[in-house]
Amino acid sequence: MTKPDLPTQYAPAEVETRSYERWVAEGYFRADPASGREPYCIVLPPPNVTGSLHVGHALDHSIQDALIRRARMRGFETLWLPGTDHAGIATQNVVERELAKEGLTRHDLGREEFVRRVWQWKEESGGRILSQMRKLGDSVDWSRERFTMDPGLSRAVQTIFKRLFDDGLIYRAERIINWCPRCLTALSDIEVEHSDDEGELVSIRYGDGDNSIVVATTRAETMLGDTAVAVHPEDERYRHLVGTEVELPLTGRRIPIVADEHVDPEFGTGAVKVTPAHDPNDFEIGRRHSLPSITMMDERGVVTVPGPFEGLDRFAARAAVVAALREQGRVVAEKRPYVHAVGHCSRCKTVVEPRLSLQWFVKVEPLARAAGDAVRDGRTRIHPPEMAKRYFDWVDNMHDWCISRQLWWGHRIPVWYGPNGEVVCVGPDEEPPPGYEQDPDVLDTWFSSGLWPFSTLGWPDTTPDLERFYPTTVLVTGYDILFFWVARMMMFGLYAMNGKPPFREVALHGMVRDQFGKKMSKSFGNVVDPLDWIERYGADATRFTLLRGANPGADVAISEEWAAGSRNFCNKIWNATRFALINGATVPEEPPAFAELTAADRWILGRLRSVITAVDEAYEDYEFAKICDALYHFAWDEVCDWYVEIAKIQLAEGGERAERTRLVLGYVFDNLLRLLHPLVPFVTEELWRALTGKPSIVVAPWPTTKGLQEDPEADAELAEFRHLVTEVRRFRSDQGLKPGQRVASRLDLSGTRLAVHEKAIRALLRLDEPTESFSATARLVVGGATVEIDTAGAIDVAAERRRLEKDLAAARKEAQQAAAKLSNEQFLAKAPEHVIAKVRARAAQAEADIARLEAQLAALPAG
RNA sequence: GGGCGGUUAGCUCAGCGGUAGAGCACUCGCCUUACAAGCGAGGGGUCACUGGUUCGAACCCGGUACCGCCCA
Repeated sequence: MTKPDLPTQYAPAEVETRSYERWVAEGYFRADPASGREPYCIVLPPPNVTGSLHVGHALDHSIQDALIRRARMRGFETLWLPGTDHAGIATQNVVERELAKEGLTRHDLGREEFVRRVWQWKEESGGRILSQMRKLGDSVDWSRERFTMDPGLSRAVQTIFKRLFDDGLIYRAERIINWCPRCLTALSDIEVEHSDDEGELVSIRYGDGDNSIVVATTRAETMLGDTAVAVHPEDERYRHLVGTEVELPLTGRRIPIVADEHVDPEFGTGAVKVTPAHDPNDFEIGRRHSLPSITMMDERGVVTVPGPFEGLDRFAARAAVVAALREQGRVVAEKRPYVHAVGHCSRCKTVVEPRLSLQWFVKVEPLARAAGDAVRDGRTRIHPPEMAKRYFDWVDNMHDWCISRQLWWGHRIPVWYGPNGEVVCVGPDEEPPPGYEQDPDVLDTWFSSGLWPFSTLGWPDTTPDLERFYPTTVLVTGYDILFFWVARMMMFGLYAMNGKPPFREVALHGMVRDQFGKKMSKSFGNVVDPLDWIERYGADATRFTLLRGANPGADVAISEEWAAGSRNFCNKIWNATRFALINGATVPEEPPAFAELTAADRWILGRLRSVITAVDEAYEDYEFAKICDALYHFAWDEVCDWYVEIAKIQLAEGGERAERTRLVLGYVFDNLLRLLHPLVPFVTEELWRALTGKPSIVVAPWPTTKGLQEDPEADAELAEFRHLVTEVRRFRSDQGLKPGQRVASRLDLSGTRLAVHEKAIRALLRLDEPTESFSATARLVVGGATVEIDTAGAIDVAAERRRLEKDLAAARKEAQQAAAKLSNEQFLAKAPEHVIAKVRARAAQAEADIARLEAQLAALPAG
């Protein structure tokens, strides 16, 4: 009765804020590079500064927090470094939208003022996610929060750019790049999302009579920029046309027919139109055949070729061009809808337009090879290992990376142009020559987030943090950004840090889906807001629900019902610990001496030992679902359902038995709470403080198996105990005896190990001692135990018969299966001894059961 | 078109060579003094299909079908 102040229901909201603030104030999350402890470091994948916490973050963060909290408890010097990235396109879009409300564009403000406005927006509204992370319980080191546009990180960007430039790994070239006509910027390959869209496939006759050829296209409007038709050199159908010219309809221009190996003779008519300025393949064909490039639309996708189509948007132009061709009788075939892969801007979903333009590129080949090798030779390990294949496919076939963006928000490219075409790359602390103009473009956001694992630690300076925490221990992120981000950090990390990869391990998780495995989407209405769940079920329940489904690399399905289940679990822990507290549980340093304990005590301590081992092993492979299941099962099914119930009886005995039980309860709950803490930090903190009187579970040591032993005899005894109790409960249930109804019973436990447990068995089963008028109306045989019960009334013979017949059928099936095996000579000859022994034992047991059950059935009164 | 993964109870998933498991959902009975966010009992699966290897296959191998993801 020492701590009666805990309510009967856990109320998360009350404790969460209080605990989190105290943790931060106590400095538990601050890393000390001078501590001398072994380092354990995770850099948080920086969310967009425009973003707010969604359920994918919640999963990602729950995993990282669990890892970092456990490492902290294990005595590592932990650093979990938070921050945000400046999200070039997204952020610029947000601020431009705000300006639009005032009727302004960024051009009205000018570059300098616009950038100032973005910073202002960032200070006022950016980084909302950082405060939301506190609600989830993220134990990040706030004193080290970083932003990719910080002066320090900008310096890192400039430094690496200069190095790569000087090494010839950054170059400028005119190429076909992915262009977003809405964002008005270049995109890298992976910022383009492909989807199968309905379009049209139009076959058009170029030229006339004998001198004509039919090409098929999904982008008819680009014909205005055609400078050739290409066929395969071996294609008999067109061989006679190669080298001739045809007239390009609607333009009056004459274009050549060229032969090129890369044309697929099987596709369409086997002849393709060639638009070098608007298609990457055509660009290559154009290069091989020295064809001119005609840019036929502007940066907004509006046709610029003088004539009837000038000024039309690309889609309007498409329709108009097809109509005009149709009028001329040149449309040979039209397939509509024609489903084909179309690229979309990953930021705004606008259809991407391949566009010829002058851009900056990273020559990735040597960097990508090093990034692949680091995983190949095991310097970095990817979990789950299957995902490494995808990684190799990517880094081994990587195209040069377009890093320039026609935006104003971002790191400006540190290249300056002189009046006479001079080009200089300006490093940090260097000044451009007077009169030079800086390149107007900024760098891809991934260029700066690719430096995250070391720029955040102080690079290019050799800081104590960098020396201590690089390479970081593990990177946790979704498999969807393996290419976007992980590969880039690998490339830059290896390059900047002399071949040392940025992390020893990469732990990939999946996407969060709804309870039917469907992707969450606003239009589907199945999006879960983690903050809503935190409010209604608690941060712990939210985390536990996500972690419980998290297998390495696999998607996680969640639903409201499961969140409620997790909430219930937290509440279960709450009340079980409350029980321990009410009954004066005390926490010993060492587990109590086994010799003085009951079988139940030894059983639960042995189980604790194996759970600790199982949890530790599962952490090694980032198997959070296993960790959660092991603890859930141990806590609920073993500790609560059995040990606590037995403990009640042991406590009632008083004296030393009760004292020792308090120690076992204290020991078990202390360890259980510590094992659970990385997963559900808040409820465990509250309970652990109450249980131990110590300041915080955050800095408590991680459980070990020291002093614990498995006890097979106790396990067997408890299994027998549980079997007996369950069987009698089953009888009571079948007979319609109310759980609280006490009945008289005579127990014969002489054939079992359970004699010492008679009191507990009677208590659990509500069985009173037999009185003088005792008259058994039912007799149960469970293993070596016989339980006679006086149901003090008519027994439901039909129910009893059903139960016995069911058991008998099961026993017969069992006996038959075992007998079949044992009569198989091959089995006896080839199966291992222990398997045969097991089957023999099963057969014997089944035969005994059959005999017993038949006897019981025969003894049953008729009817 | 290329590659990878999946198909096990109503739903989501474990199990990956020796009697089919969990959570939730479902049925029945219970306010049994830690907890009704709970307790007790119960029902439910030719482990996608098809060949093969094996004394023995959900598990290993070959094929088929369907689903998903990545890349082109």
